[in-house]
Amino acid sequence: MATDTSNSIDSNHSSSAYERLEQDILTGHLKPGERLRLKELIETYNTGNSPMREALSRLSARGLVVREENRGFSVPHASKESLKELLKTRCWLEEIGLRESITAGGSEWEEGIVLAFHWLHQATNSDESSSGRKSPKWSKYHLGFHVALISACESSILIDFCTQLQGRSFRYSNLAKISKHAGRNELEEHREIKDATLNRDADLAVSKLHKHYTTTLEILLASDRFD
Amino acid sequence: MATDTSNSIDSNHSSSAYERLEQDILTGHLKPGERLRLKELIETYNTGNSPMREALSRLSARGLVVREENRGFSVPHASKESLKELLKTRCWLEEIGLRESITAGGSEWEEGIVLAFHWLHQATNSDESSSGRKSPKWSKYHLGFHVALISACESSILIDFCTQLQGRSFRYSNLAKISKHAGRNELEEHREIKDATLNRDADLAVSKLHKHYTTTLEILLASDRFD
DNA sequence: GATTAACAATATATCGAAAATTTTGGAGCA
DNA sequence: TGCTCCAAAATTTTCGATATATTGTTAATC
Repeated sequence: MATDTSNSIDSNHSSSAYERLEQDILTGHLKPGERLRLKELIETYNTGNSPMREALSRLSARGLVVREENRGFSVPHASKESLKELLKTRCWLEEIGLRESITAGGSEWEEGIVLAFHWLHQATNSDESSSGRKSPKWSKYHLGFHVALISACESSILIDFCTQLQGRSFRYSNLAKISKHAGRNELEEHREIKDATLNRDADLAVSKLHKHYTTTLEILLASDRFD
Repeated sequence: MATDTSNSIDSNHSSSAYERLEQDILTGHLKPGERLRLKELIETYNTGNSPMREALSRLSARGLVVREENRGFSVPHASKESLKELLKTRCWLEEIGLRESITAGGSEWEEGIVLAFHWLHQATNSDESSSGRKSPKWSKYHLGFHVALISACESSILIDFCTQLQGRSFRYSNLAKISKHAGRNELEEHREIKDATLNRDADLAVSKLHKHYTTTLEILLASDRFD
């Protein structure tokens, strides 16, 4: 008769703690450098010692939590330098994924992109009509779109790496607390990437993708919220 | 007065179990698909429930162990398909790392390569004079050499990813159980990569590096030990 | 004979407390 | 004031036991 306060699909405590803690770090609810004391986490996430430590261990292995031997865990620091490194690496990896997909992708891949863009489009509209903020739904579809682009690269490893990096980028976006930037039409940027990709114009698609991330980087750096 | 049977540097059980289990998987001592029963692992690695589960959790987050909810852990399967994917991805990522390093690397980076090659050379000689097998020492220097090549790419993320992939490749080498292949002069391959790199001839260096991995792939596939 | 229900056996996941380690704070001293 | 040393407090890490889930076996039913 365990009182499951979460609505998580996962059966066990460890996975649900993993997902909830991951969210709180990515959304910026937990601040960079903040110590993650076991006792507090246990209270927050309504679970026990072991599952919580397991969740922390898993997250630390993926770079979303910092582990210090016998000194516990903490949220990774955020700095301009590591943001630059992050987006640079993302450009490199997603360029490969995109080029490979454009070469190898079939109709299934194309359909995936069309649909992913459709949902991103919908989410963008509904966000604009309500708040000016980016909704969790939008984030989900944004992630989905970028994954769809590279999904035909025939390397699940690369896709996994790119997904990890998207998560970390997402954290920086949230930490910067800028949702809608004056003069930026993100949907249009995505559309251009989509169109170039579906036209199988690899060079153009990559160039649009790089520009997309360069713009993101500049806006985030300008927010001046990191060391 | 804990009886520390290992000579590990790490202080706590979790990390020592992590490293030892990682080794046993990478060296192929634990076979693909093999179930990792907690009770047995605890006996093998002389530790308790919690540290062992933590080690497993960490390894699963890095793809070196497969986790199935409420069904425990196991060693990842090995197949020709995933080997191909692995080496393909390695080529992609290390090409980036190498090109970036050739562009950005300074004298420190060059020295690192010279030294890494020197030690690999030494280890190769001492291996040949004794057994025909590859020693743990050789593996260590081999890893070191390939990391040295990309170490000036200015992305610790990329280096980490490449290191992970090297680990997985190493496992396949060990599973294939081929140490010295007739007609292959691995040291010479490494020397060519090194020379092209130090001459800052990116295209040649990359081409030699790709050939190096293509050769490895062919030999491993020919061993016919995977599904 | 095949299918399934109930039960026993096995293994995983979690809990609560003990043990070990690090951090904190203050007393004593130069 | 600044420093070292020591004990108390806080925190992390580990252990042993319990709860929960899965797997395998047997018996009952059609």
